[in-house]
Amino acid sequence: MRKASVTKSKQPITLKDLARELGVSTATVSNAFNRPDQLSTALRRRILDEAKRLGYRGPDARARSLRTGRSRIIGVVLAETLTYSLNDAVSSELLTGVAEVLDAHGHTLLLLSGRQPGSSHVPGSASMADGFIVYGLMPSDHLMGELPPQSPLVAVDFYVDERPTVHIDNEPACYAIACHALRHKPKRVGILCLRLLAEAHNGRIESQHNWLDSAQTITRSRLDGFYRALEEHGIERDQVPLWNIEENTHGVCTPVIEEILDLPEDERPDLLLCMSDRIALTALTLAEQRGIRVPEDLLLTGFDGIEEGQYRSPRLTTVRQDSIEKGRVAARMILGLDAPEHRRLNTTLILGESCP
Amino acid sequence: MRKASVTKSKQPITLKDLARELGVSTATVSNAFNRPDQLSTALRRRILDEAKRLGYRGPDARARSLRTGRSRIIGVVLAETLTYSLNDAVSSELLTGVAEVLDAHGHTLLLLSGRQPGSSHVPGSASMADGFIVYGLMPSDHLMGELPPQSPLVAVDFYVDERPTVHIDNEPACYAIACHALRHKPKRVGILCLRLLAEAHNGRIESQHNWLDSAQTITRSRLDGFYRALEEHGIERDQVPLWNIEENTHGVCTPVIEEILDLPEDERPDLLLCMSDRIALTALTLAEQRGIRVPEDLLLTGFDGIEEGQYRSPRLTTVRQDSIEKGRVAARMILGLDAPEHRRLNTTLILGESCP
DNA sequence: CTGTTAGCGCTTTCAC
DNA sequence: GTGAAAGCGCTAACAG
Repeated sequence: MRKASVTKSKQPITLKDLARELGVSTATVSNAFNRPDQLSTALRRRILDEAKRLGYRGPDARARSLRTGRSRIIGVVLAETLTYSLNDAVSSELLTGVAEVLDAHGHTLLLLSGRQPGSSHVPGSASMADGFIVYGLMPSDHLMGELPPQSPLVAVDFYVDERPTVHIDNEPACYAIACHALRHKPKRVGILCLRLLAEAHNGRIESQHNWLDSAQTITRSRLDGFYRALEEHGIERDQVPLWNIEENTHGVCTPVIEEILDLPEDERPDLLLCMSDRIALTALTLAEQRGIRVPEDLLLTGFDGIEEGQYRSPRLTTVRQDSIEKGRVAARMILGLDAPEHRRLNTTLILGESCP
Repeated sequence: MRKASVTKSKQPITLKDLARELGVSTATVSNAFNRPDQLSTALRRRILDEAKRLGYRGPDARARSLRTGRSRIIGVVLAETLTYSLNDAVSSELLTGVAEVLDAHGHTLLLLSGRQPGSSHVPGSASMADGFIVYGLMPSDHLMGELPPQSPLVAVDFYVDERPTVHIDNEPACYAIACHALRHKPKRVGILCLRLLAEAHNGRIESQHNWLDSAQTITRSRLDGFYRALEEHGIERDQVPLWNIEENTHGVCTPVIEEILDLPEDERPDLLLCMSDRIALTALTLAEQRGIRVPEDLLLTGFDGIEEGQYRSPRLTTVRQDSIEKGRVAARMILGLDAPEHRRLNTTLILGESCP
């Protein structure tokens, strides 16, 4: 039963209403909004003007998406917790790059968290997205299984099946920075790894731990780069202690690094190769608090090249990766502007005072 | 014309297909997913099992949203640029809180940037959202006009029409921290404001500048709190120089603060009341670089209570606001879990060493 | 250039 | 407990 037209004032106006009001067909109104070449400029103007006058804000997004099968929404899955991802400079930059491109092409970004504390399900509304960009050190299979299998997907910083990927030259970059650091002829080298292990473990890596391989995590590639440099400098692997850090946050880094810095002076490393700037910066702060001088008593290198590491003194020696660009590339791929493929972006070495 | 069933293998399966396969009506299948009480447990099981077997992932989000008029998507409009918002600890916390609640209730978060460098239009797909949370110092009217007028909307940290709002006790909080600071009997007080002016201006505020009023920006309320404290301590407004900072980032703060710190020692303030921790932290870093001791030569207070200010030494004296909770409250309101109203959250004073 | 028409996949009365 | 049927608002053939 149709409501009397008296009551319709509160309902939002539809394309059909507008067509009736103007005495044209719905197709014409639709064309006025979607295919300007399909009707005369004059008619189009008239339709658009009338639409504005009546407060019609264009075709309803829900109906349009059902009809066309496309929503102009791209889902970005952050495999870590949102709390972490949003506070991390690197993920934030990635998102910035993604958003920039999506926005420029009339798309919007649906934020999906892969690891929300409470619920472990990707909400059904996620399937509204036309495609997904997945970012993280190592998203769970569980998570990947929740995404619509036939949607386009671009992985960033990890590999999944044969899907297109955006990543960086982790191994060569780490090789390069380690070579640089080793020219100082450090006596005791230590490596601070990020999520290198299959099991959750925060602290010194022992022989019983299981390493992920480089197909599973980029941090393994970083380690490989460090090792290659060490070997070329005549330092054997088993002389180099490794520590694992589970999450790239100040809070999680702190106890591990305290453990290292509080070693007796003749055991404490005088070079710490860190797999992230966050780790290196935490080390820097904790070292300063203990009166350990950087770089005189302790050489430090990071990875990422985040701003915070360059806006301080001493500045961090690190590898700069352009995460914004990573986001842009991923977005272009998912929108079909770039061919879907494996894309590897280059990094640059930044020489700060933490390891001159 | 219907395609022969041979070719349908690649098409995703629909609810109708599933119903046909099972020999039940579409209504029953729909009920199996949405209203378990409407059918026998056995039948429901059978339907759900068959769905899994055939790879049917539940009702299509687009169709469902058209039919029901709800998408289970909430738009979060960040009025600043995303680059800024995502890198800012305070906005990140807000998003975290929003996401937490949305996620727990099966909703997702559509990220909308109010101030993207290129395009100034909110994409049409934004209207897919069931409601909006708008956050920012002072979103443009233009931006607000682009949002669907009849959608629920919650404003955070600013006021718009009669819409429900989540905010904090800016004026009393600033009064309190200023009172604390003034017990040190500083000789020269300076105030570093954030976006206080109608015009874009980065630097010393002069008499010709136009201040926003407290209905327009929360930073004006912060200033009012500072002024109340100053007056109670017998310090007149025109003795207190004001500087404006346009964007709460290290890069934008730096030149303004350098200008202040490089004043002759007998003109340089010995207490800087800063409207954000970012500003205070930048001041701290720049002061250290110049050998200006904090708190001996310079007292500093911040606002926000971000982690970075507490994980260093000296720690910042500041006002802690719980932005995660702000996000949670906003999300609960927009989902209709809390009544839409004006909600004011309390803050706490944190005493660090930057102004003991 | 414009109009007619057939659904997109689903939910929801309302009968049975 | 279950099914038939009527659209939600729109777009894209296709015919004129």
